[in-house]
Amino acid sequence: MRIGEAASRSGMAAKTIRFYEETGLVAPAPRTYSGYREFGDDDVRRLRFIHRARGLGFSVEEVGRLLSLWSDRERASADVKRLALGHVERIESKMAELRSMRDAILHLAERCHGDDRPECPILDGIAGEAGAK
Amino acid sequence: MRIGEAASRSGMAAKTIRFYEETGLVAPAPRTYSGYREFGDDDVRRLRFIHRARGLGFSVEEVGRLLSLWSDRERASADVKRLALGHVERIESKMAELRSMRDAILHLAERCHGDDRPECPILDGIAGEAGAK
DNA sequence: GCTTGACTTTCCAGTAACTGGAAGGTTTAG
DNA sequence: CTAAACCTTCCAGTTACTGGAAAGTCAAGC
Repeated sequence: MRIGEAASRSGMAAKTIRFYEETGLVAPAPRTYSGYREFGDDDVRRLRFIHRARGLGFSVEEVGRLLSLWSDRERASADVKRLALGHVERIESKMAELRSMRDAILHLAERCHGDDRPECPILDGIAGEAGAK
Repeated sequence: MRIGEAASRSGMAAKTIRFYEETGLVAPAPRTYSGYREFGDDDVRRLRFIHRARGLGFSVEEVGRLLSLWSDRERASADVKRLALGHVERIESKMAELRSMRDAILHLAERCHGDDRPECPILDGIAGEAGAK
């Protein structure tokens, strides 16, 4: 099949497939005489794997490692688990960061009337300690 | 004062100040005869505002809008509040996204022995429905 | 007066992961 | 045989900086 079908079967855009080929995440696809890329079912499986892993937030580099673990029948599941849990940790620290941003903003916004007067504790709060409390 | 001091007083890197000037977030600083940028206390206040707003996760573009609201004595606090709460919404949807990624990974990882055997529900789960339950 | 080190300047490149678009070749249905 | 639908490559843009090179400036010390 050609790239369009591989794209729709794997869930990722054709452009993205080319991009992954170019950057080395996947091996270059063989070409037809006229230069079109040719994909098989295994390629689609691999692309779908990539798409799912990306959807779980793994970086492209991590996806590369997952791919090689996936195709290595000797790998230890501990290696996979370590990678996965490391990623979970990064997700959680990102979540904590977002939570503290949100709380800080809500804390300021609570005190803001939100009407057509100019006084605004949000701006005062961002500007400095002066206006905050 | 010169850029280094403005940087340490505002909390942002000198490079970042130049970047913001270049991209128009802040007005170009006046220069000394020899070409050095000159900053005053008001500039530092403005830079600190930017630094804090960025720390709250506002995009540079939103910071630009916050800055003009800040310097507009006629603004309605409702405008500021709307911007802030819109940002909170984006933060929350990002958090939800991260949470669902984390949960999906933990769900897979729970079933993974994490020892030196190759069987791995994490990889199976990413690969497709086949191995997942 | 001169050197040394700390600052500063500009400019270019790289990061992460695509995405959009232009210009042009190929295939296929009708 | 033509027109639509696909495909190709290549370049640029996105977000928000950050690193580094090459070179100019300034203040202090000898």
